Amino acid sequence: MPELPEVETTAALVRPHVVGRRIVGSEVGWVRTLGGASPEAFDEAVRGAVIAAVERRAKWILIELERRGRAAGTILCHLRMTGRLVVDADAGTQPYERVALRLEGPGRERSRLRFLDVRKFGRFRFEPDPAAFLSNLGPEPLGPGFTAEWFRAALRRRDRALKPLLLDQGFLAGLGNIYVDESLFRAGLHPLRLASRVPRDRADALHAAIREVLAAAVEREGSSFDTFYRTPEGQPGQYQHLFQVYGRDGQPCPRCGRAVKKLVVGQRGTHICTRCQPAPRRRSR
DNA sequence: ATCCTATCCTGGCTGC
DNA sequence: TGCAGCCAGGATAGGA
Repeated sequence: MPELPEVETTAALVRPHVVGRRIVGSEVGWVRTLGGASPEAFDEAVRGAVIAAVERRAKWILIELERRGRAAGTILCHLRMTGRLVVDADAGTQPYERVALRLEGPGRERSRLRFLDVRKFGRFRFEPDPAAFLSNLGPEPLGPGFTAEWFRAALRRRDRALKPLLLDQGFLAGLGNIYVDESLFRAGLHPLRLASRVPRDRADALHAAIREVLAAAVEREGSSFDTFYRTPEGQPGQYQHLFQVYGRDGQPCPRCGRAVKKLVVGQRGTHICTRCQPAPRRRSR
């Protein structure tokens, strides 16, 4: 589902179509997408503002607004499982459209930024103080704060299984189910291993694996393996061709040939090679 | 502090 | 073939 690479790709491809444009109106197809605001309050918060920038933090897309050259809040968009952003003509409604912004360019040309979301878990909300809203997130795995030293120390003081820890956005921001499974496989670590007991060299291997997997996936515009994730241009990502374990249960492990196994860890489908990722001792389930 | 469960949603798949 | 029921899954809330 949309994780860091898919969100990064979405932000990058939407950015050139919306930055510098003014929001001249909004339409709401599903109120809960706004995260608590009424359509009227949302419209009042965004109408007349100019989109100054489109950024990404964790799995959030930040649409930064300005009025008279001054920061005027941010629209925070979370794709969750099935959310998409597209920009097209200022007319009609797309299937599964939950919120739309009507835009006007410098030459008065019109367009529309639409948030589409089949399962309605996604969010498209206005926040006057985005920094406060995002303050509980862990470091960016591709950013300068995510060093091998930091990661080693952070793992050492957590008494928790690796997989749920890596999925915790307050620990590290941006990983989801797919890239956690891929990273753990590449580091040869079982998802139920306790973070505090991961040896130093394995911690470094995991640190490197996370960065390599995410960087390679960003380069390929994310992963598409069902009908949901597409780039804003409508193209599928390409990283799914490089999956080594995710969604490959029953198929041979690319490293040793044993069949990849699917288990459930923390209510999440989890894919491992039982030979390359040996189970921790004295830990059941 | 960590774990577990429920909740939110719908399309697509499974099994009878 | 038809259809009910189950499943996926990011984040969060509440209880143990």
